[in-house]
Amino acid sequence: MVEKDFSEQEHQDALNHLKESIPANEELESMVNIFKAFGDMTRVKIILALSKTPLSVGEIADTLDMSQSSISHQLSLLRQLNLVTSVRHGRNIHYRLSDQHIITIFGQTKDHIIEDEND
Amino acid sequence: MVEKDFSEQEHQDALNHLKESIPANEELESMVNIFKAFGDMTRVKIILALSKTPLSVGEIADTLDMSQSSISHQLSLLRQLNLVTSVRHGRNIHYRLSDQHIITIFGQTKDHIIEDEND
DNA sequence: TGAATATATGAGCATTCATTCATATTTCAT
DNA sequence: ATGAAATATGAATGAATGCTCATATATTCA
Repeated sequence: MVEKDFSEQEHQDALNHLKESIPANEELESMVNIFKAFGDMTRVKIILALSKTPLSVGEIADTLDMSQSSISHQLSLLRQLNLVTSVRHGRNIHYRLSDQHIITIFGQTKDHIIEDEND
Repeated sequence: MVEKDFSEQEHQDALNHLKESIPANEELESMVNIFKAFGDMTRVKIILALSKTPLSVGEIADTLDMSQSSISHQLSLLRQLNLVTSVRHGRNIHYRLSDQHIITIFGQTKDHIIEDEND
């Protein structure tokens, strides 16, 4: 790589400090894990459903036409990431979004896509 | 599932319209694909690097201590999702973030994590 | 034109991941 | 206490995914 092509001092400066400016894995991991959680259709739908109202596991399974087990596994993952919280009510367990922030992030991402389409 | 536990009219209403309120797969797919892209350490680092300055493939590979091939594959994916754009300059190809929006989304997600830690 | 450099690409491989199936656990009702 | 209902969990499996290796393509330079 020869790479003297930008030929601007500005770019050289940026390059010099670039490596140090990238956070270490440990620092990025929690963010990456949250995006990983958002990168699955089932989990996105669970989150969208919970954004309307708190729901029991069975209600989510019904709504999404998926097995109880599958939903439960996914909720367990979302719970580990603190994206949802759960409270037992008798035989049911009510899940809710831990933070409306999440929906904002979905919105921002939708916006990015919209921008794309106007090309 | 008996589920008369919430016992609020409000929740019943929400439940009734819930299924229709969840967008279909086709509508969610592009968002899910973008999150999938963000759900990988290498791609996140590429994006963070590009947020500082446009870079050639080789410069990215150097910065992240990864193979040219691996970076090229990932850039190809990011390009398909319109997350980055590329322009050839002689032998090099300069990649840049297609939209600063992306960094805003990263920031929002970081914020979500910060909130978590204050529990 | 031919060698060198930068990037892209396809196949192969190992790992990760989402779902299913079977079963365990918890709680309620009788 | 016992059976039924709601949820959780572990193992197994097939699909998706990220990296590597080898090689193809494009561009510059001598």
